[in-house]
Amino acid sequence: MTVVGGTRDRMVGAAVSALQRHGVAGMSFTEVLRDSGAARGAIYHHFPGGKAQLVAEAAAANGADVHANLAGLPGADPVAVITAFLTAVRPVVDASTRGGGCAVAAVTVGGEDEDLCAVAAAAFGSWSAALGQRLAAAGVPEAEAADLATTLIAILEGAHVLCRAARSLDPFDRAARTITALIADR
Amino acid sequence: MTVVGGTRDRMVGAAVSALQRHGVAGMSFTEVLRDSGAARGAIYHHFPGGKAQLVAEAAAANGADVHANLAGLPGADPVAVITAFLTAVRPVVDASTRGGGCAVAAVTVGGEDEDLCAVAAAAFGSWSAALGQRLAAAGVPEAEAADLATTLIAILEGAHVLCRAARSLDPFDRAARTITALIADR
DNA sequence: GTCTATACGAAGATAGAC
DNA sequence: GTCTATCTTCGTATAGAC
Repeated sequence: MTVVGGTRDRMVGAAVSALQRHGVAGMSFTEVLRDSGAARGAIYHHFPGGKAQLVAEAAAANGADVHANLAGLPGADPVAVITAFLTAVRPVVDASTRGGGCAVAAVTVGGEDEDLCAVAAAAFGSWSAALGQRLAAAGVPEAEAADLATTLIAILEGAHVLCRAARSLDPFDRAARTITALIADR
Repeated sequence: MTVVGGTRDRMVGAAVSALQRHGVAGMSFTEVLRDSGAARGAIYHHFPGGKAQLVAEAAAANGADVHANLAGLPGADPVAVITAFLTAVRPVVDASTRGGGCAVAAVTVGGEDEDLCAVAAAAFGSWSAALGQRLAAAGVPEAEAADLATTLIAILEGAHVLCRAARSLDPFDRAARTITALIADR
């Protein structure tokens, strides 16, 4: 997420933050405007499609950020890749213990907007693909790598939910220990 | 969820359904009233605490339902318990592919309401405990059983998110295959 | 106990001045 | 291009008749 940038970029960044904390329905323009310092009329100037467009762009931007991080994951063997993955996402899940969450997951709720689900599906798919590629490069058979990558992304998203409820990283750490041990003992 | 019952029970049931599809902020009394057939004034008659109380009761009721199902899971060995778990939750996740979702997970978003997170945390904790007990009874060491149960609940919640985005059970089936194989090969 | 009617505020969306 | 002011709609919440 760009820390500097024009009004438009700041609005997208503020939308990502609002999505993580309050979801689509709970995100208000008032909040985005306040956090980005933009004026009310700027919304429909930069996003003619209104809330749906802003939300879709925010989810896509957040998805691309995470994808970039996953694609650059180090690790010469499967356990090393998984450990690197877990280490990379732990701080993100930690934000969920303080009311954060996954912005991409947030846009899947609501259900009436099919386009938003497509944006989220594309993001999740790109994450799985990137992680699967890293696992395959570390020696996991192609078919297994894809399934394992999807499983790890599911654990990540589930940990967001559980840790936000528990206000603790304990569920994440339990899942991390378990999956690491299972792969190591394979 | 009771299919018959008084006005109050029907309202709670309608709230669970609304929570699954639209989340807390997206759930409106208008929708709950329509689906339950209740009158507008019935809300504050039965739920003096307003929306917060109705939502909390709906999440708790849904949590108790799921807990009852998990506590009765069959299986003489670890793989059998996990298979029974996955078979039991598959139809629930299938509802997510058509816009559903987990009502308990839904109440964790928003963040400002600490009580709602506590309700969700209690529900998730009871699910993990019930599943962990079944795994322990099937021969998994106590400490491992608790971690594995939490991991399975995380996978369940993550699968809800991924399958709702993808409009497909494919992510769930991949994760189910993976975790089953990892436990079987242990 | 159940229902109708309504108050009050906040949301998204728009128009038009500068 | 940017900002101010405003419109309309829908939300929660309440009052009070039956």
